[in-house]
Amino acid sequence: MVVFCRGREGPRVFRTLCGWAAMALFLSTYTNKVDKKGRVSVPASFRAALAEQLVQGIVVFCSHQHDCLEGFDWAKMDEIGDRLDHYDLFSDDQDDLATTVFGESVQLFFDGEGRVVLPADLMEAAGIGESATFVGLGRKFQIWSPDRFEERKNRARAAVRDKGLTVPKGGEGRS
Amino acid sequence: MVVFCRGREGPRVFRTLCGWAAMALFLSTYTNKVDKKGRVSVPASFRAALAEQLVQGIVVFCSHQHDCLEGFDWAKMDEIGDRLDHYDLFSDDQDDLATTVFGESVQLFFDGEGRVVLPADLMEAAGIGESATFVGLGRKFQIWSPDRFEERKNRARAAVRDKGLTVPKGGEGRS
DNA sequence: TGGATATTTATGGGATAGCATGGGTTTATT
DNA sequence: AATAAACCCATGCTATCCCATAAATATCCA
Repeated sequence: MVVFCRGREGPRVFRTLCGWAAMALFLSTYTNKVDKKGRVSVPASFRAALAEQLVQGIVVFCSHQHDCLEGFDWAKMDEIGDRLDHYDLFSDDQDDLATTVFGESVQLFFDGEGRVVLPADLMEAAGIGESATFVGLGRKFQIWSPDRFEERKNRARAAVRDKGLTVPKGGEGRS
Repeated sequence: MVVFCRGREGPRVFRTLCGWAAMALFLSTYTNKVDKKGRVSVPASFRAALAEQLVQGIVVFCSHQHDCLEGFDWAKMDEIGDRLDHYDLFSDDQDDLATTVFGESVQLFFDGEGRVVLPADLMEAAGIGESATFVGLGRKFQIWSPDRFEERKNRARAAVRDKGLTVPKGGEGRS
């Protein structure tokens, strides 16, 4: 990974800085290998979506709904920090939320090649072994064991079809 | 913004200068050993979050809701002072809070290796023995006995689920 | 347009620096 | 002088950096 902001940058770099950066959406799914050291390449398009936040890496924690990891960018995390800050400093709710949201998440930095190291405990929790599947979900993404994701995908697809789910208009549909 | 990832100092320096230092967020949990002298390494990422603080150290006091220690940086301590100011100046509540928060808090400085010495009475109050667990909670952090934190974590998780707690104001903390 | 050349991506492995940890020695404190 | 606190040095371990490769894309130029 190289982020050059000077010199004669080609169309690609430009697109990275302007085109994709504006969108900043995590799309499609990619399956990459996890080496002995626990390193995985974050899909290049995901990295592009992070654009200016590349240096801060990504924030990851264990999902409470699925057997997978949830990931998003640092800005999101910072925003959550601000919001929690508006609670009473020592309220129970604030504490409970902060403990689960912050206490259990990890900031992962990119190495020179655009990889991150998945902590062993998180890998285990998500059942990730030889390879990991990155699933783009717009503003966030998930990291799955390839097998488990296959099941998940089928179930999700079935649910959409059966219930006739659609994308809600405007605002934030549900939390 | 110029983002340079190459060169002698490498990403680490940049990360320290821009990434962490700019937005001090305490993340994840780390368990470190306490030696005979009462010294513990403060997690490196926590130290990085404090980086720009003039006073190189942390402020710690005994939590009055949990069996743990609460830790802050100096800036946060200032802010607590401000918040307490909004109480009636001579109210009992103000007095009580100020007494516990300020009267019982200790400032701990780092040694050359990034450790602090936990005062014996605080360790005892929090039930900390051989090792201590640092829990990042965004703008503040806590220090626990590893065992007790394990329970606490589960309880917090349950509370979030049962009460349906979410990050206030549209932030979809996780889901 | 098509083939040669350069980039980018994903991957692997060795070298190195940083972190957590332990122990000793000097410097305050009273 | 006695005790504790701060400082300095030494150590594994592991995370991080750096270099190298192959495959896939993109770019260039005749």
